[in-house]
Amino acid sequence: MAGKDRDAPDPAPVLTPTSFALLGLLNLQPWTTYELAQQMDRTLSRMWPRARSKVYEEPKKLVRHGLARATTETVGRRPRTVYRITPKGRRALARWLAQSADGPVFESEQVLKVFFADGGGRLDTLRTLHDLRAWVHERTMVNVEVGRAYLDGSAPFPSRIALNTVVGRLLDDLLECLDTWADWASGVVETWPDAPGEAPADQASLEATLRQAEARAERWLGSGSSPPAQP
Amino acid sequence: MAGKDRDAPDPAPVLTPTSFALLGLLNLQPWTTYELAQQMDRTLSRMWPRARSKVYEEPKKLVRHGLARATTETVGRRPRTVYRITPKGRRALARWLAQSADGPVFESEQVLKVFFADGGGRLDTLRTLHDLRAWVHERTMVNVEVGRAYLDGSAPFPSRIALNTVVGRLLDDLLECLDTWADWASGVVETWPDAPGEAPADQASLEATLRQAEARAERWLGSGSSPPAQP
DNA sequence: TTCTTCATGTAATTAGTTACATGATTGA
DNA sequence: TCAATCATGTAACTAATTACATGAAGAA
Repeated sequence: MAGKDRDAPDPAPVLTPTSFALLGLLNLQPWTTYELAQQMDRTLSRMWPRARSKVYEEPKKLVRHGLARATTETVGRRPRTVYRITPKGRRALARWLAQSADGPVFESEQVLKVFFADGGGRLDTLRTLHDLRAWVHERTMVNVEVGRAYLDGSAPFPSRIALNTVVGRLLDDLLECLDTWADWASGVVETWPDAPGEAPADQASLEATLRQAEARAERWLGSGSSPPAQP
Repeated sequence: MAGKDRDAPDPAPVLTPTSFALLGLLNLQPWTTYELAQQMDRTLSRMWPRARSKVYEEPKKLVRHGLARATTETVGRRPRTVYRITPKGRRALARWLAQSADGPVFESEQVLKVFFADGGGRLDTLRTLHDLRAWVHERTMVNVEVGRAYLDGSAPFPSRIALNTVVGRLLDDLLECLDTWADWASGVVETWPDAPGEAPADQASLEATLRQAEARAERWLGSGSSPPAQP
């Protein structure tokens, strides 16, 4: 009941993961809000997608908490704000990183439509799967560009290459997973009758999925499933 | 500017994908709100996660639009509501299924923390990866149970087995993807110095990811990337 | 008979998005 | 010099979550 806001005694709205996402960016360097918005699109949106306008709210919160400082420059007659992290901000970031976090969220209206495919026709489902692959392809093209930029050294933040390699691997694996599935699913759906509600069971696929899940469960239990060593 | 609400002339708040998610459930059978809530947890939450309370709002919208009917029973002195889809509702569902939808959303505070690992220590990152695997394992256990129930015929909605097999495959593949990645990433991070900001580049991994993305792009272009046949 | 869990909702709050507005810069 | 795009924000709205409240049923 008490002890909930030890480090933010009284002021300002509470800090959310979105706040820390911005704080994490500020930990790299000072940014203008516009630059922050670009980083949101290019990087954060892949693992923590939020609307651009957050870029104008969250840093204000950070300032109220003393985790960042805002300095105002001008471009012509317009003011522009540059944010930089404070030492207190770095400490808060470190504390956040030490806390545990919620599990991932996956949401997809397209997959939802496949799930309810029996309310429509077979072609609807095929088109939905096609759209999904097209979407994956768009993202893939970006990944290819970014990857090449890192390899030829033209990418910004060369010092973050190790981190980006690790996270980038996951993001591309997820795309690969979606693409492979959508391709496979299209093949399956093509064999279906026109009303997906009457599609025949595919016992073999079901068994294959179950085996995959069982094997994964064993891997985890077998590996001890113990947390990393405590100091 | 006009023609935006052809089929819902004037009343009631606009239908969102969440409304159609519920409508999709109603297309299977009539449900009480409590049963709908259970279905949300068990199935929808994997591809369209929403809070329980939506189950009490969205069906009301559907009724106002004439897509569902509510009948009131009583349990003791308490009223209970049962919702059923109407013919108009089925048509609306079919129309929704024929429309295109947004791409998937992936969001993960844990991955965000790995991305900003250089703000903390190596052990923080390892613990985060461990937590992710633990989360995956929980979900995996559910998948195993559900898969077994389908195979031994004890699962509800045996007629939906084909659909569930297809969608279930994706959901399990995503878990597999996360688990495999987190396991690999743990191995990588273990070789890092205590300050993840100074981790060395891993050129080989970067190249491998790039090759995967390039191969995927070619597969898509090579396969014609054409939409399914139009009537 | 009391405690716990199942069941059924409503209300308050908030996180997030969409829409709007407008100055600066660039290039045709 | 005009249009398009880059840049910088604010305000209104709403989808969604959290907290609350309480009756019914079953178990101890």
